[in-house]
Amino acid sequence: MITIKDVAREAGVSIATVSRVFNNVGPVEEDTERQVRLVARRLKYVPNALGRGLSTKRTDAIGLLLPDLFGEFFSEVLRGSDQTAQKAHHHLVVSSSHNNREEIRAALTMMRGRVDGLVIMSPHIDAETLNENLPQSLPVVLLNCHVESNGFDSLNIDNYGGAFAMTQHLLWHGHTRIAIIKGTERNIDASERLRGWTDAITEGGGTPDPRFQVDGNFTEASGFDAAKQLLALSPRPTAVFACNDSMAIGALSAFRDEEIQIPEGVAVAGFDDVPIASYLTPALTSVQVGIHNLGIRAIETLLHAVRNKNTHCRQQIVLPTTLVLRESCGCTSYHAHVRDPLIQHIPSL
Amino acid sequence: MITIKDVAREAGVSIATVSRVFNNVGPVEEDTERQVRLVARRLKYVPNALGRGLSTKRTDAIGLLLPDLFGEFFSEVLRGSDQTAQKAHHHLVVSSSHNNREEIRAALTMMRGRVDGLVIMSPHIDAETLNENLPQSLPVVLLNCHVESNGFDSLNIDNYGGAFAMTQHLLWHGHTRIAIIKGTERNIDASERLRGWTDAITEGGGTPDPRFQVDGNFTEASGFDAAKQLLALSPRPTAVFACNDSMAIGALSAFRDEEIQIPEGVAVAGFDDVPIASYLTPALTSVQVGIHNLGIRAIETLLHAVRNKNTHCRQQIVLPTTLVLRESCGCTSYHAHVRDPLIQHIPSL
DNA sequence: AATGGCCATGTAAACGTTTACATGCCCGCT
DNA sequence: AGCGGGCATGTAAACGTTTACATGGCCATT
Repeated sequence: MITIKDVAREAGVSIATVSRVFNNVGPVEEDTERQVRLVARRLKYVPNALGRGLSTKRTDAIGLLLPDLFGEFFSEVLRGSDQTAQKAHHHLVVSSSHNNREEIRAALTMMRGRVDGLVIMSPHIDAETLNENLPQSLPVVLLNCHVESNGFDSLNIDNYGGAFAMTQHLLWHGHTRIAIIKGTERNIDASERLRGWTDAITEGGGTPDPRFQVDGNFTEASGFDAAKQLLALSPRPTAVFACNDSMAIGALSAFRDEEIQIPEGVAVAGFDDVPIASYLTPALTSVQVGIHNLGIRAIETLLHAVRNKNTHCRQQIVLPTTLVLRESCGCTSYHAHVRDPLIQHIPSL
Repeated sequence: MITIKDVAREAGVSIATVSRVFNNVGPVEEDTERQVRLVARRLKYVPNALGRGLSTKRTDAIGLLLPDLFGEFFSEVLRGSDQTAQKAHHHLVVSSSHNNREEIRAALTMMRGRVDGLVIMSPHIDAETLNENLPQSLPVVLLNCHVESNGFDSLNIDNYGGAFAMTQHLLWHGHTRIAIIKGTERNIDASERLRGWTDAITEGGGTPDPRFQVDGNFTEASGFDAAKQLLALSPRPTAVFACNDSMAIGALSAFRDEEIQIPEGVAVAGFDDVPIASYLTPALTSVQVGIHNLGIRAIETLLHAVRNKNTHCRQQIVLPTTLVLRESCGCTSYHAHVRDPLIQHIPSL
């Protein structure tokens, strides 16, 4: 391995001078600089990130803790994050599958020292665990976490508003028996969406029927199973609101399996508006949250905190959602990519 | 920040002893160990990864270079990788969007020193660029790269065999006008799949019609556009082989848009067998490559190289593919998740 | 000509670990 | 009693940087 010492020796200067050249800091004679760069290129010298990090206490890396990596949702978050991090010349250290407090604790610990900041997306995290396992000085941005403390920057989707508006839209279509495929139990996104559905039903003069609330876990398979369960009911629901698009896709598959027309036999709506939603058959009506943008915003917020050494003013942001009305809810004569889908903005809380 | 020195001082021992305790190495009195651990817990000491890395020349991190992060393909690779890396107590440093040689060069450089090894997935990489920009000692696994050198471990999908078999299957269905939606230009996966299609057509006694070869770039949007182009032809193709599932999904959407029945009006097949393929309407026939498994294998291979300090015997592996026959090709009476899809194994080259 | 100041560069400490080697103690053997 | 050996622990160098401070040369000012 070629180190700064090799370059210094070969170029006939001290290591300090080489360092100055590579960091564009301090005064250095033009000739000297040229010579150093020449030697460095010849030796293929690359400054060692660990040595640098140890000295500067910066790693130029950002940690991203995700609960999972399944499906388009996380892949989109990641895409936005990577794009933004890269623009700021930062690396992304990704870690997923942290589904209980102990795993999260371990992950937080492992990240210590390797990253300048942390974006945490975890339905199971709480302020105590965070404070216990992270130094106060480490910038943190919480993504879709339910942490009551305002000591952290946080980014949340307007789950309640989106679910409320979507259910209201289904009511507007004339549906009276609207089922919901719930998300993972004890997940904050899931429960907020359920609350939106419940309130919309109630406000519409109906009563939320327990039999119309079936369990799911955000996967296609669970959506498939849930839809099958709903079909066994009598009377059947005339509309189904799935708490995310994956489950909606699973449900669509189940309905097709039973040769039920959509939206005639049953209307379907999802949540997230993943990129493929518009390409499905029928095109899926969904609540758009701008997932890609979520990743971008998270990293931007974190970088701001890093630059200010975590002494900045914390912000809790709730991102507004948008209804994207396509075929599956019964908003007819929509042609993919030929006309724009009907869109209805939902004001943030 | 709490360092090993703080723990040593507080526990009344030397830093060497603390280090020994935390690395389970060398002899240390039971009482001493207990005392050290107690103090460490009280002070919430976590060994600094940079210091450790500098000393041991290991980072316990693995770099993953991806061309992109769009869609389920990469998300599945990542999922498999993360899972395997985590099991081996390694971190994953992800970097994407490297679409030309210069960007790759920069990414390789940035990774230097931060990772113990590199998984590189890039259609644009060549042996020269790799050798130029990486120290010989750094383990590398090439994923779906077209590098003729056998100086690297590599994992490749049997693109040719899969495409050949799928085209043959479409021929078996009686189709004579089989179009192909090509992948990104100059992409090795894309060209190998095209070659498979071409050879199968030729071997079936037909002639590959240039008008039936339309451009695509592996995105849903390009598949949509390509399908629209195919519909403008006369006579139209009776079957379409899309070089990946995303484009197949785009094509399905375009056909639905024109109210063409699938598979009656036109049969469709994809490549990759992404998780949602089985949930689509109609369920998508595809070439299964076990994407998740690809990520697992890549990391396993890399870890093996790391453990052997890169002195191991290099392997070039071509992973066999499997035909998964569902509705979209005309293999009828398939019901999602009720029966297993028809499956046909394709021997590796 | 002596002085002061600036500029280019060098020196060395610091960052937080690991680890080869040194130290000193205790025990058992002769 | 003297000695060797093993065991627990300490000491210090090394890893590759950055950076505060020191140094020395040169130029302009008095």
